[in-house]
Amino acid sequence: MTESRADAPRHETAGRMARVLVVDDEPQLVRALTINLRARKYEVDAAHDGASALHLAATRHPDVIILDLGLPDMDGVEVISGLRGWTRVPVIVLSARHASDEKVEALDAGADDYVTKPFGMDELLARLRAAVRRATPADEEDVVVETGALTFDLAAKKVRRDGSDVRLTPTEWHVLEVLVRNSGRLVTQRQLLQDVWGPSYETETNYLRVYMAQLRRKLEKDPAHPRHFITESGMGYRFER
Amino acid sequence: MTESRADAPRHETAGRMARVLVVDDEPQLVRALTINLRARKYEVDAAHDGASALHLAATRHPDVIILDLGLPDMDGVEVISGLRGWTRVPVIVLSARHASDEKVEALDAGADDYVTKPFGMDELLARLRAAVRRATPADEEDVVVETGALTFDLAAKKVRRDGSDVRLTPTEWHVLEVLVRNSGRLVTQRQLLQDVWGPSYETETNYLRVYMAQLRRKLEKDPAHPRHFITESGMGYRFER
DNA sequence: TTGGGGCGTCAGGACTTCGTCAACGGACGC
DNA sequence: GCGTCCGTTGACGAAGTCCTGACGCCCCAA
Repeated sequence: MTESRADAPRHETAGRMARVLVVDDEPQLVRALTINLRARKYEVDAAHDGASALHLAATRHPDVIILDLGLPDMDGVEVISGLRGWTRVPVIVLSARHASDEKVEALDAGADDYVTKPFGMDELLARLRAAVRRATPADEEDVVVETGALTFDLAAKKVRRDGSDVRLTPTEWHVLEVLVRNSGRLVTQRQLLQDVWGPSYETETNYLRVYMAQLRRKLEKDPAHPRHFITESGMGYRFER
Repeated sequence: MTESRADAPRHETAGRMARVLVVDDEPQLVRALTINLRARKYEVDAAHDGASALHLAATRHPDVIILDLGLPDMDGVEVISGLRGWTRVPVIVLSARHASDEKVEALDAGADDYVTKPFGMDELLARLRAAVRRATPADEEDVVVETGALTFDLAAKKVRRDGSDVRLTPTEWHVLEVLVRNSGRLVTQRQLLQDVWGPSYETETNYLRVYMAQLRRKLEKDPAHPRHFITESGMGYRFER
């Protein structure tokens, strides 16, 4: 009965199933969660300490993070702060402590939800769905952006140029996506580097030069004089439709 | 101790304090919540049944709703569904029922959080802050300032003059931004130098002369007789729209 | 009238940032 | 084990930006 509605609501992001990062130092709990989540078609990554949690968050870009507060290497609130410096990904805190002030601390540090152990798997999954749903922008339809010759389908991860598909590498796509989602707005080099490569790459501006060049070569009519992928020297880049 | 951090994080939306709609049929609880919330500078509306809750949600546009599931006139989940048809306002559910399936039901109906009675006021307030914080970026402050021929979009870092984009260098932007954010007010040379170049450049007034000239050349119709970028001799500069 | 302070303008050189290319090495499939 | 694809580096000239000093104007006070 409690099981029946487990897969009822959508819990996907932009077409694919949501990716979950599970952070806990108890292997058994991680295992149980992983099995349950995979059974519901989530993609699951797991970390057993704070350091690898932050690293995985940066490299894998999960759609939601389940975070145990009792980690061996760092305080759970520190992990939250470390995440909130550069991302707003939903964080659901797990903790054995019922103490009110710990809840308050975690929530004010930027956590989105707080579940005390032992918890019901159904409830956790429901809270997970709620977190993913919240984080998914309402404009799910609005993911097709068009310019004269270019068409981006952000949901399907497809780019067409003059009617034929263009192949992009994962990183190229990621850069493109950030720019297109901020269509018309200036995106700072910092934000691009953080969004695509993670917070520790903030200064690797040559990555951007390489990938902007590749995007222009694949998408611009005259790559040397770009019309859509504009450089704002010293500040960042801008996608102009 | 648990009280001390109550007003620490911001819980405002676009400058004003957040508006909360409290929905519960127990007058005592409504009263207690109202007092606590008002003490923390929230604006509070209260409803004691589902029908008036829906009505108040529509007319008062709260930033967050605290909703008791045990209402006299309708099921709590129906209220959530009624809301979700047209708004994504965060809903925090209160309930005396600990049953897991009820939580799942409410969350899947579109609730954002679920707190069981009896609850700690600190915890509820923390969850409230989390909900407001999450929802805030939706109305990303679109700082657009317009004068006759000029349009500044501070968020997108875009300037248009007579309909066509104007390119500014990073420093030019920085100067412009300080002036425009203080639209109509005099900005002293000192403040400009400090904001743009840093505290150790307070006396380099010739920087200002150079950059004001460049801004005028790019933005004024008659740079020699500026209309918007006004010099207040001996004091500073002023942007007049 | 004269001198000086504050301001606007201009242009060149130092410096930073950008675009481009080529090469390396790991991951993956065949 | 071999080729391919992809991400990462480093190097270089080109382009863009910033600072600086010089000069002239205007206004006001001496």
